[in-house]
This record gives sequence, structure tokens and C-alpha cells, in this order.
Amino acid sequence: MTKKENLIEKLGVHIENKEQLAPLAARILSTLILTGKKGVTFESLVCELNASKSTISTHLTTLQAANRITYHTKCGDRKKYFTLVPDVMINSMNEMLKNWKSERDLHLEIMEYKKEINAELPEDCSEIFDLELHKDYLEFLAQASASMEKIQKKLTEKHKND
Amino acid sequence: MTKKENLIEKLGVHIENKEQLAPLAARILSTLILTGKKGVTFESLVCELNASKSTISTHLTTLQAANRITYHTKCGDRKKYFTLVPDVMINSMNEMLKNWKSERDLHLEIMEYKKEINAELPEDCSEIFDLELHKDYLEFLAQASASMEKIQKKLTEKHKND
DNA sequence: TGATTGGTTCGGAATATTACGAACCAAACG
DNA sequence: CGTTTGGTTCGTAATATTCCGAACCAATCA
Repeated sequence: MTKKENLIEKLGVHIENKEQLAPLAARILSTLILTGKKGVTFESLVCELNASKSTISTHLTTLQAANRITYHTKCGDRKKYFTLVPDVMINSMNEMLKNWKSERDLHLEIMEYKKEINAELPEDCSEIFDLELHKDYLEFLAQASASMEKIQKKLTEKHKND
Repeated sequence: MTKKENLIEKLGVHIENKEQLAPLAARILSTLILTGKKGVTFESLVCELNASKSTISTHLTTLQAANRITYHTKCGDRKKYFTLVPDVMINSMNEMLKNWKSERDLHLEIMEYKKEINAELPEDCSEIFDLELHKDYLEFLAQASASMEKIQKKLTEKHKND
């Protein structure tokens, strides 16, 4: 196994878990990440990943539909050269932010519920809910979101200049 | 559907996705979260979640094995009262930190690889890898980890005082 | 025009996941 | 002792995921 193949596998496993993708879909992304702007053709994916044409084809279309990859062509060449969409990083950050937002809403809702229950209970009841954890976690979410937004802003600025 | 049942489902779906657990395992955790210190019995889980005894049993044992839940008993009562392990939040934060650390290592490895490739290429080659994204993401990971560690420390302090 | 290239579509096969029911067991009860 | 309570184990059904091969198609080449 070459160094590249090795990294493709390693990164592939990571993507597979983090993004909940099928193994081969993750390997495709992994390959594109490690190949860069020149792009990868359908054929070489079939070869390098030891997969069938049909599998590669379907995964490529779903990845395109999910707005994760695109392709460019070269004149006098019928092949498609697949690459990551230029703003993958920004997109994935948006995903994370969205998740954190909904996680925050959930925590707030749970806190509301727990407060209602607590109100029914005597002050010193052992069953009373502790809300501190939620508060701390909300604080963390706020901080993490802030630092992510900061970096995201930096990236979008840079992007405009291209 | 009561307010609680509603929240159990909502939180259940969230946990299911975030923690990659079976639907029923997630519902169990969700129920424990929304019930608190008094704990939930085997029986009530079977009833409330409309599941079979066997399913509840196996999920309870795997959740215990994964160190996510425990139980206490009452004297003169054969039932087990299941609750979350007291430091769920800290544990889950540890998980996140661990993931971020390995993500960082992966990015570093990828950057190394890309640098090597870049070194072989002419200065102005269009195929040259852009490493800025990785750097920015690494910075984000560092910041997020820092703010998580801060909160974690706060929590462990508080925990000691109990 | 026939063959090759680059790719898509569809109907499974292989496998993994999830939950279930029936049979079972051990402790406590009467 | 027999029965109830509280729970575990095991085989398996139902379903979902993932990939494959064969057949197909449209564009280009010879």
C-alpha cells in the first residue's frame, strides 16, 4: 500500500463515521481530498477503490446531489474530473453550526420541562433536577459556535477575493 | 401523547443520530435523562417504550457495559432503578475531546502529505494544494477544545464538592 | 456502420441492524 | 412445595444498508 492509499483508508474511515456515509462514498471523498484540484475521473475511482462501475456511479450522483462534489471537463476529453465543491469546509462548518443550534434548542426545551417538574416538588426533594449541567453545556455551545463563526467569516472573506 | 413522551421522542431521535445508537437504546437514555435521580425500572421502560422485555434487557446491559447507565436498589424491593451515570456530561465531553484530538492528528498527517506533494511541483502549478483551510480548521479545533476543557474543569471541580 | 468509451439503471445477493417471542432461570412469596 | 416477580438468553423474523453484475445507452471513433 502506498502512502496515499494508506491515507485514503484512514481518512475514509474517519469520514465514514463522522458523516455517516457508506464506506465507498467516504473513500470517494477521501480520494478527492487527497488528490486536489486536478480532479479524479470515474475510471480511476473504479480502479483505485476496487469497486464496480455501478457503485461508483450511484455514489457520485448522490454526492453531487448532496452538493459535496462537482466536476470539470477538458475540451477534447469526454471524461469528467471530479473535485470537492470549492466551499466544502464552509459547508461542513455550517452543518456543525446548524447542529449546535438545534442542540441548544433541545437543551432549552428540556430545561423548561425540568423547571416545570421542579416547581411541583418541595424545595429539598431529592428528586429535584439539577439544571447546572445544561447551563454549562449551553455555555460551551455558545463559545464553540462563536469560535466557529469567527473562522467561518475569515474563510468567506478569503473566498470572495478569489 | 404527553409532554414528556413528546420530549422523549424528540430527544431520542437526537441521541440516536448523535451517538449512533439503536432507536430503543436512545429512547432508554432519553427516558433516563427526563426522569432524573429517582430512576426508572425495567418494567416501566417496557411499558412506556412499548418494547419487549428482551429488547430492553439487552440494551440495558450494553448501556451499562458502555458505562452510560447504572442502577440503585431500595431495600425490600427487588427492582433495579436505572439512572444515568453521574458524570455523563463529563464523559461525553471527553469523547468529543478525544475525537477532536484524533481529527487534529489526521489533519496534520494530511498536511504533511500535501506538503510533500507540493514540494515536487513547480511553484506556480495549478495543482498545488492549498493548506490554509487545514490551518484554519486546526485553529478552530484548538479553540473549541480549549473552551470545552475549561467547562470540563469547572464541572469536575463542582463534582468533587459533592 | 460497427465498435469502443464513458457512464447509468435496475434487480438482486450479501450482510448488518434491530427488535421480537418463547423458553428459561433465580429469588422471594404463600 | 408451587407460583409469582424480575429479568436473561437464544434463535430468528423483518428490515435496511451496501455493493455488485448484466444489460443498457449515448457519444465518439475508425
